[in-house]
Amino acid sequence: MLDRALIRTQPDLVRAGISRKGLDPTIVDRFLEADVDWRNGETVFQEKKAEVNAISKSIGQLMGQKKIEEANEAKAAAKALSDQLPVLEDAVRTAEARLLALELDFPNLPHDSTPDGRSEEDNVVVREWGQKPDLESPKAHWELGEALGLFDLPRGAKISGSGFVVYTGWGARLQRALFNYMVDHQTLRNGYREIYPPVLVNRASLIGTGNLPKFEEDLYKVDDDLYLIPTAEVPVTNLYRDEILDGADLTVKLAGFSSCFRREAGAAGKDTRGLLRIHQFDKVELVKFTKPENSYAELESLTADAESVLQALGLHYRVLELCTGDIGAKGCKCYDLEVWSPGVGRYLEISSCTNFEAYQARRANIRFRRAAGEKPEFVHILNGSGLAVPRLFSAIVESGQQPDGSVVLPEALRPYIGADRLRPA
RNA sequence: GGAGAGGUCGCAUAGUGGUCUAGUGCGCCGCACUCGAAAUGCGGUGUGGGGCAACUCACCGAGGGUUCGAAUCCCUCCCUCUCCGCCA
Repeated sequence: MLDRALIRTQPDLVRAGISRKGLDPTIVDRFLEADVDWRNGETVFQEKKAEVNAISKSIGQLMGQKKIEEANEAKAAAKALSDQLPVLEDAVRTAEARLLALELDFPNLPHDSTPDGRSEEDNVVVREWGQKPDLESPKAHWELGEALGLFDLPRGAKISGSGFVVYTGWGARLQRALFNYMVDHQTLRNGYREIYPPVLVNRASLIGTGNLPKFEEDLYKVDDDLYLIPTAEVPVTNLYRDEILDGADLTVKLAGFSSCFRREAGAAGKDTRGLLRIHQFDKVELVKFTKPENSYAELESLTADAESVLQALGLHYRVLELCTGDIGAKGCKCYDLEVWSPGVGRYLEISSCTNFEAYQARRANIRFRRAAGEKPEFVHILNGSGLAVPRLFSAIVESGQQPDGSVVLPEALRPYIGADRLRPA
Protein backbone atom coordinates (compact mmCIF):
# COMPACT_ATOMS: atom_id res chain seq x y z
CA MET A 1 0.00 0.00 0.00
CA LEU A 2 1.25 3.46 -0.82
CA ASP A 3 0.65 6.82 0.76
CA ARG A 4 -2.64 8.10 -0.69
CA ALA A 5 -1.45 11.68 -0.46
CA LEU A 6 1.60 10.79 -2.55
CA ILE A 7 -0.53 9.29 -5.29
CA ARG A 8 -2.83 12.31 -5.29
CA THR A 9 -0.15 14.95 -5.29
CA GLN A 10 2.62 13.31 -7.32
CA PRO A 11 1.00 10.81 -9.68
CA ASP A 12 3.79 11.18 -12.22
CA LEU A 13 6.40 10.14 -9.70
CA VAL A 14 4.34 7.09 -8.76
CA ARG A 15 3.76 6.14 -12.41
CA ALA A 16 7.49 6.41 -13.07
CA GLY A 17 8.32 4.14 -10.13
CA ILE A 18 5.81 1.51 -11.22
CA SER A 19 7.10 1.67 -14.78
CA ARG A 20 10.65 1.09 -13.56
CA LYS A 21 9.47 -2.27 -12.24
CA GLY A 22 7.95 -3.07 -15.61
CA LEU A 23 4.45 -3.02 -14.12
CA ASP A 24 1.34 -1.31 -15.44
CA PRO A 25 1.24 2.36 -14.31
CA THR A 26 -2.38 2.91 -15.39
CA ILE A 27 -3.40 1.68 -11.95
CA VAL A 28 -2.57 5.23 -10.83
CA ASP A 29 -5.24 6.69 -13.10
CA ARG A 30 -7.80 4.11 -12.06
CA PHE A 31 -6.98 4.93 -8.45
CA LEU A 32 -7.32 8.68 -8.91
CA GLU A 33 -10.68 8.22 -10.61
CA ALA A 34 -11.98 5.93 -7.87
CA ASP A 35 -10.59 8.30 -5.26
CA VAL A 36 -12.54 11.26 -6.64
CA ASP A 37 -15.72 9.17 -6.86
CA TRP A 38 -15.29 8.05 -3.31
CA ARG A 39 -14.58 11.47 -1.85
CA ASN A 40 -17.43 13.12 -3.74
CA GLY A 41 -19.84 10.41 -2.67
CA GLU A 42 -18.64 10.67 0.88
CA THR A 43 -19.19 14.44 0.91
CA VAL A 44 -22.73 14.21 -0.45
CA PHE A 45 -23.60 11.45 1.98
CA GLN A 46 -22.16 13.32 4.95
CA GLU A 47 -24.04 16.50 4.12
CA LYS A 48 -27.33 14.64 3.84
CA LYS A 49 -26.60 12.74 7.02
CA ALA A 50 -25.84 15.96 8.89
CA GLU A 51 -29.20 17.37 7.79
CA VAL A 52 -31.00 14.33 9.09
CA ASN A 53 -29.01 14.42 12.32
CA ALA A 54 -29.98 18.07 12.90
CA ILE A 55 -33.67 17.32 12.47
CA SER A 56 -33.41 14.28 14.70
CA LYS A 57 -31.87 16.37 17.41
CA SER A 58 -34.66 18.93 17.19
CA ILE A 59 -37.19 16.10 17.47
CA GLY A 60 -35.56 15.11 20.71
CA GLN A 61 -35.96 18.65 22.03
CA LEU A 62 -39.58 18.92 20.88
CA MET A 63 -40.37 15.63 22.61
CA GLY A 64 -38.80 16.97 25.76
CA GLN A 65 -41.04 20.03 25.54
CA LYS A 66 -44.07 17.80 24.89
CA LYS A 67 -44.69 19.47 21.52
CA ILE A 68 -45.97 16.23 20.10
CA GLU A 69 -47.56 17.62 16.96
CA GLU A 70 -44.49 19.58 15.86
CA ALA A 71 -42.35 16.57 16.61
CA ASN A 72 -44.52 14.40 14.40
CA GLU A 73 -44.21 16.88 11.55
CA ALA A 74 -40.45 16.90 11.94
CA LYS A 75 -40.45 13.12 12.03
CA ALA A 76 -42.20 12.97 8.68
CA ALA A 77 -39.69 15.42 7.18
CA ALA A 78 -36.77 13.49 8.60
CA LYS A 79 -38.14 10.24 7.28
CA ALA A 80 -38.47 11.66 3.78
CA LEU A 81 -34.83 12.75 3.87
CA SER A 82 -33.66 9.64 5.59
CA ASP A 83 -35.17 7.44 2.89
CA GLN A 84 -32.67 8.86 0.41
CA LEU A 85 -29.69 7.82 2.50
CA PRO A 86 -29.43 4.12 1.61
CA VAL A 87 -28.88 4.89 -2.06
CA LEU A 88 -26.14 7.42 -1.31
CA GLU A 89 -24.58 5.12 1.25
CA ASP A 90 -24.53 2.29 -1.22
CA ALA A 91 -22.73 4.44 -3.78
CA VAL A 92 -20.11 5.41 -1.22
CA ARG A 93 -19.60 1.79 -0.25
CA THR A 94 -19.17 0.67 -3.83
CA ALA A 95 -16.65 3.43 -4.51
CA GLU A 96 -14.81 2.65 -1.30
CA ALA A 97 -14.58 -1.05 -2.13
CA ARG A 98 -13.23 -0.24 -5.57
CA LEU A 99 -10.66 2.11 -4.09
CA LEU A 100 -9.55 -0.39 -1.47
CA ALA A 101 -9.20 -3.16 -4.04
CA LEU A 102 -6.98 -0.91 -6.14
CA GLU A 103 -5.03 0.16 -3.11
CA LEU A 104 -4.28 -3.45 -2.10
CA ASP A 105 -3.25 -4.16 -5.67
CA PHE A 106 -0.78 -1.28 -5.81
CA PRO A 107 2.88 -2.21 -6.20
CA ASN A 108 5.51 -0.57 -4.05
CA LEU A 109 7.97 1.84 -5.63
CA PRO A 110 11.62 0.90 -6.06
CA HIS A 111 14.29 2.79 -4.11
CA ASP A 112 16.46 5.11 -6.19
CA SER A 113 19.48 2.90 -5.61
CA THR A 114 17.78 -0.21 -6.97
CA PRO A 115 19.38 -0.89 -10.36
CA ASP A 116 17.16 -0.70 -13.43
CA GLY A 117 16.57 -3.93 -15.30
CA ARG A 118 13.94 -6.19 -16.79
CA SER A 119 14.76 -9.68 -15.49
CA GLU A 120 17.10 -11.67 -13.28
CA GLU A 121 19.90 -11.31 -15.82
CA ASP A 122 20.08 -7.64 -14.89
CA ASN A 123 20.68 -8.30 -11.19
CA VAL A 124 24.00 -7.03 -9.93
CA VAL A 125 26.50 -9.19 -8.04
CA VAL A 126 27.64 -6.88 -5.26
CA ARG A 127 30.01 -9.26 -3.47
CA GLU A 128 31.14 -12.84 -3.12
CA TRP A 129 32.45 -14.64 -0.07
CA GLY A 130 34.70 -17.72 0.11
CA GLN A 131 35.27 -19.91 -2.87
CA LYS A 132 33.88 -22.97 -4.54
CA PRO A 133 35.23 -26.14 -2.94
CA ASP A 134 37.65 -28.08 -5.12
CA LEU A 135 35.71 -31.22 -5.94
CA GLU A 136 36.05 -33.72 -8.74
CA SER A 137 32.67 -34.51 -10.28
CA PRO A 138 30.65 -33.59 -7.21
CA LYS A 139 27.43 -35.45 -6.62
CA ALA A 140 24.10 -33.73 -6.16
CA HIS A 141 22.43 -33.86 -2.76
CA TRP A 142 19.70 -36.16 -4.05
CA GLU A 143 22.37 -38.76 -4.91
CA LEU A 144 24.19 -38.24 -1.62
CA GLY A 145 20.92 -38.26 0.26
CA GLU A 146 19.98 -41.62 -1.12
CA ALA A 147 23.42 -43.14 -0.53
CA LEU A 148 23.56 -41.87 3.05
CA GLY A 149 19.87 -42.42 3.81
CA LEU A 150 19.33 -38.75 4.67
CA PHE A 151 15.88 -38.27 3.20
CA ASP A 152 13.19 -40.09 1.30
CA LEU A 153 11.28 -38.38 -1.49
CA PRO A 154 9.30 -41.38 -2.84
CA ARG A 155 7.85 -42.08 0.58
CA GLY A 156 7.20 -38.38 1.06
CA ALA A 157 5.17 -38.51 -2.13
CA LYS A 158 3.35 -41.60 -0.89
CA ILE A 159 2.27 -40.23 2.45
CA SER A 160 1.60 -36.64 1.32
CA GLY A 161 2.20 -36.04 -2.36
CA SER A 162 4.83 -35.00 -4.85
CA GLY A 163 7.10 -32.31 -3.43
CA PHE A 164 7.03 -33.51 0.17
CA VAL A 165 10.16 -34.90 1.77
CA VAL A 166 10.74 -37.21 4.72
CA TYR A 167 14.06 -36.60 6.43
CA THR A 168 15.45 -39.83 7.85
CA GLY A 169 18.21 -40.88 10.24
CA TRP A 170 21.20 -38.53 10.18
CA GLY A 171 19.41 -36.40 7.61
CA ALA A 172 16.62 -35.73 10.11
CA ARG A 173 19.26 -34.97 12.70
CA LEU A 174 21.10 -32.62 10.34
CA GLN A 175 17.88 -30.80 9.50
CA ARG A 176 17.09 -30.41 13.19
CA ALA A 177 20.66 -29.32 13.95
CA LEU A 178 20.59 -26.68 11.23
CA PHE A 179 17.35 -25.27 12.55
CA ASN A 180 18.64 -25.10 16.13
CA TYR A 181 21.99 -23.74 15.08
CA MET A 182 20.50 -20.91 13.06
CA VAL A 183 18.03 -19.89 15.75
CA ASP A 184 20.85 -19.78 18.31
CA HIS A 185 23.07 -17.89 15.91
CA GLN A 186 20.51 -15.16 15.19
CA THR A 187 19.31 -14.80 18.77
CA LEU A 188 22.51 -15.23 20.80
CA ARG A 189 25.03 -13.78 18.36
CA ASN A 190 23.03 -11.26 16.33
CA GLY A 191 20.62 -10.11 19.01
CA TYR A 192 17.24 -11.01 17.56
CA ARG A 193 14.35 -11.91 19.85
CA GLU A 194 13.19 -15.46 19.33
CA ILE A 195 9.63 -15.98 18.09
CA TYR A 196 7.87 -19.30 17.64
CA PRO A 197 4.66 -18.40 15.81
CA PRO A 198 1.49 -20.23 14.80
CA VAL A 199 1.66 -21.73 11.31
CA LEU A 200 -2.03 -21.12 10.68
CA VAL A 201 -3.06 -17.50 10.22
CA ASN A 202 -6.17 -15.55 9.23
CA ARG A 203 -6.82 -13.51 6.11
CA ALA A 204 -6.13 -10.17 7.75
CA SER A 205 -2.57 -11.25 8.53
CA LEU A 206 -1.91 -12.30 4.95
CA ILE A 207 -3.32 -9.02 3.66
CA GLY A 208 -1.01 -7.22 6.08
CA THR A 209 2.12 -8.74 4.60
CA GLY A 210 0.85 -8.47 1.03
CA ASN A 211 0.33 -12.18 0.26
CA LEU A 212 -3.38 -11.59 -0.20
CA PRO A 213 -5.46 -10.80 -2.13
CA LYS A 214 -3.04 -11.26 -5.01
CA PHE A 215 -1.33 -14.57 -4.33
CA GLU A 216 -4.14 -16.78 -3.08
CA GLU A 217 -3.13 -19.65 -5.38
CA ASP A 218 0.29 -19.94 -3.68
CA LEU A 219 -1.23 -20.72 -0.31
CA TYR A 220 -2.69 -23.78 1.35
CA LYS A 221 -6.06 -22.97 2.83
CA VAL A 222 -7.77 -24.96 5.54
CA ASP A 223 -11.25 -24.76 7.02
CA ASP A 224 -12.38 -21.87 9.22
CA ASP A 225 -10.80 -19.33 6.85
CA LEU A 226 -7.27 -20.11 8.00
CA TYR A 227 -4.17 -20.43 5.84
CA LEU A 228 -0.87 -22.24 6.31
CA ILE A 229 1.90 -19.67 6.39
CA PRO A 230 4.25 -19.49 3.39
CA THR A 231 6.88 -17.96 5.71
CA ALA A 232 7.19 -16.89 9.35
CA GLU A 233 7.28 -13.36 7.97
CA VAL A 234 3.48 -13.43 8.02
CA PRO A 235 2.81 -14.14 11.71
CA VAL A 236 5.90 -12.28 12.92
CA THR A 237 5.15 -9.09 10.99
CA ASN A 238 1.53 -9.23 12.12
CA LEU A 239 2.50 -9.44 15.79
CA TYR A 240 2.18 -5.66 15.84
CA ARG A 241 -0.76 -5.27 13.44
CA ASP A 242 -2.98 -2.35 14.52
CA GLU A 243 -0.51 -1.35 17.21
CA ILE A 244 1.49 1.78 17.96
CA LEU A 245 5.05 1.04 19.05
CA ASP A 246 7.14 3.24 21.30
CA GLY A 247 9.78 4.96 19.18
CA ALA A 248 12.33 4.37 21.94
CA ASP A 249 11.95 0.60 21.40
CA LEU A 250 12.90 0.72 17.72
CA THR A 251 14.62 -1.03 15.98
CA VAL A 252 12.72 -4.19 16.98
CA LYS A 253 14.57 -7.28 15.74
CA LEU A 254 12.69 -10.58 15.68
CA ALA A 255 13.76 -14.03 14.52
CA GLY A 256 10.81 -16.30 13.81
CA PHE A 257 11.31 -19.97 13.12
CA SER A 258 8.66 -22.16 11.62
CA SER A 259 7.74 -24.62 8.98
CA CYS A 260 6.64 -22.94 5.76
CA PHE A 261 4.04 -24.20 3.33
CA ARG A 262 3.88 -23.30 -0.33
CA ARG A 263 1.72 -24.79 -3.04
CA GLU A 264 4.29 -23.81 -5.67
CA ALA A 265 1.50 -23.90 -8.21
CA GLY A 266 2.88 -23.84 -11.72
CA ALA A 267 6.44 -24.48 -10.57
CA ALA A 268 6.53 -28.17 -11.46
CA GLY A 269 9.37 -29.37 -13.65
CA LYS A 270 12.25 -26.93 -13.58
CA ASP A 271 14.53 -26.49 -10.58
CA THR A 272 12.52 -28.85 -8.47
CA ARG A 273 14.79 -31.86 -8.03
CA GLY A 274 15.64 -33.10 -4.60
CA LEU A 275 15.21 -30.48 -1.92
CA LEU A 276 15.30 -27.48 -4.26
CA ARG A 277 11.60 -26.70 -4.19
CA ILE A 278 9.38 -28.54 -1.74
CA HIS A 279 5.93 -27.77 -0.36
CA GLN A 280 6.95 -27.82 3.29
CA PHE A 281 10.27 -26.62 4.65
CA ASP A 282 11.75 -25.00 7.72
CA LYS A 283 13.15 -21.52 7.81
CA VAL A 284 14.40 -18.89 10.23
CA GLU A 285 13.02 -15.49 9.27
CA LEU A 286 14.48 -12.19 10.42
CA VAL A 287 12.08 -9.25 10.71
CA LYS A 288 12.89 -5.68 11.68
CA PHE A 289 10.64 -2.75 12.56
CA THR A 290 12.57 0.51 12.22
CA LYS A 291 12.25 4.24 12.04
CA PRO A 292 12.13 5.40 8.41
CA GLU A 293 15.45 7.21 8.59
CA ASN A 294 17.25 4.02 9.66
CA SER A 295 15.73 1.44 7.36
CA TYR A 296 18.42 1.37 4.68
CA ALA A 297 21.23 1.03 7.20
CA GLU A 298 19.19 -1.71 8.85
CA LEU A 299 18.82 -3.47 5.50
CA GLU A 300 22.60 -3.66 5.23
CA SER A 301 22.96 -5.11 8.72
CA LEU A 302 20.05 -7.51 8.20
CA THR A 303 21.75 -8.81 5.08
CA ALA A 304 25.02 -9.11 7.00
CA ASP A 305 23.22 -11.07 9.73
CA ALA A 306 21.88 -13.53 7.17
CA GLU A 307 25.31 -13.78 5.54
CA SER A 308 26.98 -14.45 8.88
CA VAL A 309 25.38 -17.91 9.02
CA LEU A 310 26.94 -18.88 5.70
CA GLN A 311 30.27 -17.48 6.82
CA ALA A 312 30.15 -19.38 10.10
CA LEU A 313 29.44 -22.55 8.13
CA GLY A 314 32.23 -21.78 5.66
CA LEU A 315 29.98 -21.91 2.60
CA HIS A 316 30.74 -20.02 -0.58
CA TYR A 317 28.03 -17.56 -1.55
CA ARG A 318 27.36 -14.36 -3.44
CA VAL A 319 25.10 -11.40 -2.85
CA LEU A 320 22.91 -10.03 -5.63
CA GLU A 321 21.28 -6.65 -5.67
CA LEU A 322 17.98 -7.30 -7.42
CA CYS A 323 17.05 -5.08 -10.33
CA THR A 324 13.72 -3.27 -10.61
CA GLY A 325 12.30 -5.97 -12.88
CA ASP A 326 13.08 -8.85 -10.49
CA ILE A 327 12.42 -7.25 -7.13
CA GLY A 328 8.74 -8.12 -7.00
CA ALA A 329 5.76 -5.89 -6.38
CA LYS A 330 6.21 -5.33 -2.64
CA GLY A 331 9.86 -4.41 -2.15
CA CYS A 332 11.81 -1.17 -2.49
CA LYS A 333 15.26 -2.68 -2.35
CA CYS A 334 16.31 -6.29 -2.09
CA TYR A 335 19.48 -8.35 -1.74
CA ASP A 336 19.40 -12.04 -2.59
CA LEU A 337 21.87 -14.40 -0.96
CA GLU A 338 22.84 -17.30 -3.19
CA VAL A 339 24.79 -20.21 -1.77
CA TRP A 340 26.97 -22.35 -3.98
CA SER A 341 25.75 -25.93 -4.24
CA PRO A 342 28.53 -27.82 -6.00
CA GLY A 343 26.59 -30.97 -6.88
CA VAL A 344 23.66 -29.06 -8.36
CA GLY A 345 26.29 -26.88 -10.00
CA ARG A 346 24.41 -23.70 -9.32
CA TYR A 347 24.02 -20.86 -6.90
CA LEU A 348 20.82 -21.39 -4.92
CA GLU A 349 18.72 -18.53 -3.63
CA ILE A 350 18.73 -19.00 0.11
CA SER A 351 17.60 -15.61 1.41
CA SER A 352 15.93 -12.45 0.15
CA CYS A 353 16.60 -9.46 2.35
CA THR A 354 14.08 -6.75 1.57
CA ASN A 355 13.20 -3.28 2.72
CA PHE A 356 9.48 -2.72 2.23
CA GLU A 357 9.61 0.74 3.76
CA ALA A 358 6.06 1.57 4.92
CA TYR A 359 4.28 -0.69 2.40
CA GLN A 360 3.48 -3.50 4.81
CA ALA A 361 3.12 -1.11 7.75
CA ARG A 362 0.28 0.65 5.94
CA ARG A 363 -1.45 -2.60 5.08
CA ALA A 364 -1.06 -3.95 8.60
CA ASN A 365 -1.44 -0.53 10.29
CA ILE A 366 1.77 -0.73 12.30
CA ARG A 367 2.96 2.62 13.61
CA PHE A 368 5.29 4.16 16.16
CA ARG A 369 5.34 7.33 18.20
CA ARG A 370 8.58 9.27 18.47
CA ALA A 371 7.60 10.87 21.76
CA ALA A 372 4.55 11.29 23.96
CA GLY A 373 2.02 13.61 22.34
CA GLU A 374 3.39 13.28 18.81
CA LYS A 375 1.43 11.87 15.89
CA PRO A 376 2.04 8.22 15.15
CA GLU A 377 4.00 7.44 11.98
CA PHE A 378 4.27 4.24 9.99
CA VAL A 379 7.30 2.11 10.75
CA HIS A 380 9.51 0.69 8.06
CA ILE A 381 9.52 -3.09 7.91
CA LEU A 382 12.31 -5.29 6.60
CA ASN A 383 12.75 -9.00 6.46
CA GLY A 384 15.01 -11.73 5.17
CA SER A 385 15.58 -15.42 5.62
CA GLY A 386 18.27 -16.36 8.02
CA LEU A 387 18.14 -18.94 6.41
CA ALA A 388 16.04 -21.55 4.60
CA VAL A 389 16.97 -25.07 5.70
CA PRO A 390 16.63 -27.35 2.63
CA ARG A 391 18.91 -25.42 0.30
CA LEU A 392 21.39 -24.95 3.10
CA PHE A 393 21.19 -28.71 3.65
CA SER A 394 21.98 -29.18 -0.03
CA ALA A 395 24.97 -26.82 0.04
CA ILE A 396 26.41 -28.39 3.19
CA VAL A 397 26.06 -31.97 2.04
CA GLU A 398 27.41 -31.26 -1.42
CA SER A 399 30.26 -29.04 -0.22
CA GLY A 400 31.42 -31.54 2.41
CA GLN A 401 31.34 -34.66 0.26
CA GLN A 402 34.45 -36.84 0.34
CA PRO A 403 35.82 -39.42 -2.13
CA ASP A 404 34.97 -42.19 0.34
CA GLY A 405 31.29 -41.26 0.22
CA SER A 406 31.14 -39.58 3.60
CA VAL A 407 30.24 -35.92 4.20
CA VAL A 408 32.40 -33.72 6.42
CA LEU A 409 30.31 -31.28 8.43
CA PRO A 410 31.17 -27.63 9.16
CA GLU A 411 32.80 -27.27 12.55
CA ALA A 412 30.18 -24.89 13.90
CA LEU A 413 27.51 -27.51 13.36
CA ARG A 414 29.26 -30.42 15.06
CA PRO A 415 28.13 -29.68 18.61
CA TYR A 416 24.56 -29.61 17.34
CA ILE A 417 24.72 -32.88 15.49
CA GLY A 418 27.14 -34.75 17.73
CA ALA A 419 29.33 -35.97 14.88
CA ASP A 420 31.96 -34.51 12.58
CA ARG A 421 30.82 -36.29 9.46
CA LEU A 422 27.97 -38.28 7.96
CA ARG A 423 28.80 -41.80 6.80
CA PRO A 424 27.02 -44.26 4.55
CA ALA A 425 24.57 -46.34 6.56
C1' G B 1 -18.53 -28.98 21.66
C1' G B 2 -22.39 -27.38 25.84
C1' A B 3 -24.02 -23.59 29.66
C1' G B 4 -23.30 -18.76 31.62
C1' A B 5 -20.92 -13.76 32.03
C1' G B 6 -18.57 -10.09 29.41
C1' G B 7 -15.88 -6.67 25.31
C1' U B 8 -16.86 1.48 26.31
C1' C B 9 -11.22 7.03 24.13
C1' G B 10 -3.46 3.78 27.91
C1' C B 11 -5.74 1.09 32.67
C1' A B 12 -10.26 0.82 35.67
C1' U B 13 -15.26 1.95 35.54
C1' A B 14 -20.44 4.75 34.59
C1' G B 15 -23.86 4.81 30.89
C1' U B 16 -30.91 0.16 29.49
C1' G B 17 -33.68 4.93 22.78
C1' G B 18 -32.97 11.91 22.36
C1' U B 19 -30.01 16.09 28.06
C1' C B 20 -23.66 11.30 25.06
C1' U B 21 -20.55 16.90 22.06
C1' A B 22 -19.41 9.36 25.96
C1' G B 23 -19.08 11.03 32.53
C1' U B 24 -15.68 9.71 36.64
C1' G B 25 -11.09 7.72 38.91
C1' C B 26 -5.98 6.26 37.93
C1' G B 27 -1.85 7.07 34.85
C1' C B 28 0.63 10.65 31.74
C1' C B 29 1.86 15.97 30.08
C1' G B 30 1.79 21.29 31.24
C1' C B 31 1.08 25.22 34.72
C1' A B 32 0.54 27.10 39.85
C1' C B 33 2.22 26.46 44.93
C1' U B 34 7.60 24.79 46.84
C1' C B 35 14.62 25.95 48.08
C1' G B 36 13.38 21.04 45.82
C1' A B 37 9.92 17.10 46.18
C1' A B 38 5.40 14.98 47.94
C1' A B 39 0.54 16.52 48.62
C1' U B 40 -2.94 19.91 46.55
C1' G B 41 -5.29 23.01 42.74
C1' C B 42 -6.13 24.33 37.51
C1' G B 43 -5.78 22.95 32.40
C1' G B 44 -4.71 19.23 28.88
C1' U B 45 -4.34 14.14 27.47
C1' G B 46 -7.44 8.54 21.71
C1' U B 47 -7.55 7.06 16.26
C1' G B 48 -8.76 8.11 11.22
C1' G B 49 -10.74 11.45 7.06
C1' G B 50 -11.14 16.75 5.28
C1' G B 51 -8.94 21.93 6.08
C1' C B 52 -3.10 26.54 6.13
C1' A B 53 -6.10 27.30 10.36
C1' A B 54 -10.13 28.15 13.83
C1' C B 55 -12.69 23.87 12.93
C1' U B 56 -15.41 19.71 11.19
C1' C B 57 -17.07 14.52 10.17
C1' A B 58 -16.58 9.35 11.61
C1' C B 59 -15.32 5.68 15.30
C1' C B 60 -18.16 2.49 22.16
C1' G B 61 -15.08 -5.72 19.51
C1' A B 62 -16.63 -6.46 13.72
C1' G B 63 -20.62 -6.44 10.28
C1' G B 64 -25.80 -6.12 9.30
C1' G B 65 -30.96 -4.70 10.98
C1' U B 66 -35.06 -1.79 13.56
C1' U B 67 -35.86 3.73 14.27
C1' C B 68 -36.69 10.47 12.51
C1' G B 69 -32.68 9.19 16.10
C1' A B 70 -28.63 3.42 18.69
C1' A B 71 -22.93 2.72 23.24
C1' U B 72 -28.15 1.41 24.58
C1' C B 73 -33.02 -2.83 21.12
C1' C B 74 -32.62 -7.27 17.37
C1' C B 75 -29.50 -10.73 14.20
C1' U B 76 -24.72 -12.89 12.64
C1' C B 77 -19.66 -13.31 13.59
C1' C B 78 -14.93 -12.59 16.43
C1' C B 79 -12.53 -12.45 21.08
C1' U B 80 -12.02 -12.86 26.67
C1' C B 81 -13.44 -15.05 31.41
C1' U B 82 -16.05 -19.05 34.58
C1' C B 83 -18.03 -24.00 34.78
C1' C B 84 -18.85 -28.77 32.16
C1' G B 85 -17.35 -32.26 28.31
C1' C B 86 -13.32 -33.98 25.14
C1' C B 87 -8.09 -34.17 24.37
C1' A B 88 -1.62 -34.03 23.13
